[in-house]
Amino acid sequence: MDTKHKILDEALTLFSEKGFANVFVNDIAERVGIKAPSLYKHYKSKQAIFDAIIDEMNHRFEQQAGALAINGTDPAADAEVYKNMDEDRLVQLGTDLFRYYLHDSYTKRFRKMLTVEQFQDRELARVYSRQYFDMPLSYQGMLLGLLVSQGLLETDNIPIMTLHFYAPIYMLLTVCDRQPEREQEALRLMEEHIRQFDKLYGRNF
Amino acid sequence: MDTKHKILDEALTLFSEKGFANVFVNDIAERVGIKAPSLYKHYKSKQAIFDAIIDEMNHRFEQQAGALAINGTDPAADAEVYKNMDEDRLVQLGTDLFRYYLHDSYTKRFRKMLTVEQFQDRELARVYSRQYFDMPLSYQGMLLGLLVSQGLLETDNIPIMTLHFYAPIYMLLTVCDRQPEREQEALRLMEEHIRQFDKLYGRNF
DNA sequence: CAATAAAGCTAATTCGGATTAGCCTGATTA
DNA sequence: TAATCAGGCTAATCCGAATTAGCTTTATTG
Repeated sequence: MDTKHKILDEALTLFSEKGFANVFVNDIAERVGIKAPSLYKHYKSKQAIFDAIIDEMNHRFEQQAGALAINGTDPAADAEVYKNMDEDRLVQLGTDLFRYYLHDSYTKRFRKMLTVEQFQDRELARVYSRQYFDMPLSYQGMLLGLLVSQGLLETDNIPIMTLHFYAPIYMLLTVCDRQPEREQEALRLMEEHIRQFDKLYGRNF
Repeated sequence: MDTKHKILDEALTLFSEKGFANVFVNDIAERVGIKAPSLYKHYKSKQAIFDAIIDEMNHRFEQQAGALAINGTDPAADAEVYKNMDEDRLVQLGTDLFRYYLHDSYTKRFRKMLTVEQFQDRELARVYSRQYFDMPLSYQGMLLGLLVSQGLLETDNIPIMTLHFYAPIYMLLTVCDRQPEREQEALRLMEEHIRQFDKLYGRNF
């Protein structure tokens, strides 16, 4: 009965590495430890497996709508954490965020699979943009907005400030997805990015 | 004799839309206006077509090593153009860059194809990173560096300043690749981004 | 002009991979 | 306990897509 879930898990791994079309039902079965025809006791087709993954992905996304930030559910509560924000804490926040995105197994596989399949289908494109563009900007915008209202940052354009915070993180993430060996380099740049961000937007009392 | 080239062209279009594995030799032939078996007079396999595209891509990349900026070949000459830089010109530079990337037919199709195939192969990953991360940062770094030395911008960390300039552009580009209907929105954000960039780094005499 | 090459076509051929058929076992349940 | 069901297996089947064979025609060229 756990087989059903294991199929999704192994399929996700394979799809994220090779893309849907390059994965054979056989590969999935092998990883699960059963024979290919047995898969059909659980899902009626390879496509159905893919669809089930997307459904589950959407489901998870709805829940932790803000896993994009450290604690997704309640920006006000998160802001609490940043009461005494300073540059080092901001760096910590950014690198934590980055590491979470980069290493969390589900997050990582979902993202890579969507990267590869995004042009197949309008809907997948929408999911990708929502997850890796709109939601992070929206949620991080709230957080940074709180820091502004607390007088820790200063700007007259919070959305663009948020873009300045997030876009480098996003870009470095895509680099690491494609070349994991560059993670150290990316982390260094991350830190420099945030320190500079703080210099640019921070009130620097 | 132009058929050989047309094959690459049509194949690139298809690969960028659907990915290598989802394109049938038949589709390519149809677009070229010949029958599938005739393709084999020009390339010995579907894979060989793909490889030829990558070769050509690399070739083009070497040439216009700096198509990433407005005029790739000579940053010093480019800098000439920006002698009397002001915010509006910087916006113009950025949006031109953005539009070029976004609409140039080859650039766009290469980029989308690489996006989709980047995880297939270490080499493709390297090509992608070089083309859309390292080279733009390097080249734009030179340009922005010139503006710094001319006293138009100010920073003690040019590479990070360059990251701040380019990362939002890159991210907005990926949004438009996946959802072309968001181009207007992206252009608005682009402009705001650059104006804010100029406020942050500009000397604002 | 004859020979050759280039480039197209139709008709196989091949082959791999998704799916189906049909059987078996062990648990559940009426 | 007999019937049903869940979930696995082996052995087909099916089918589509890449590639090959082999023919034809139209340049090229010695």
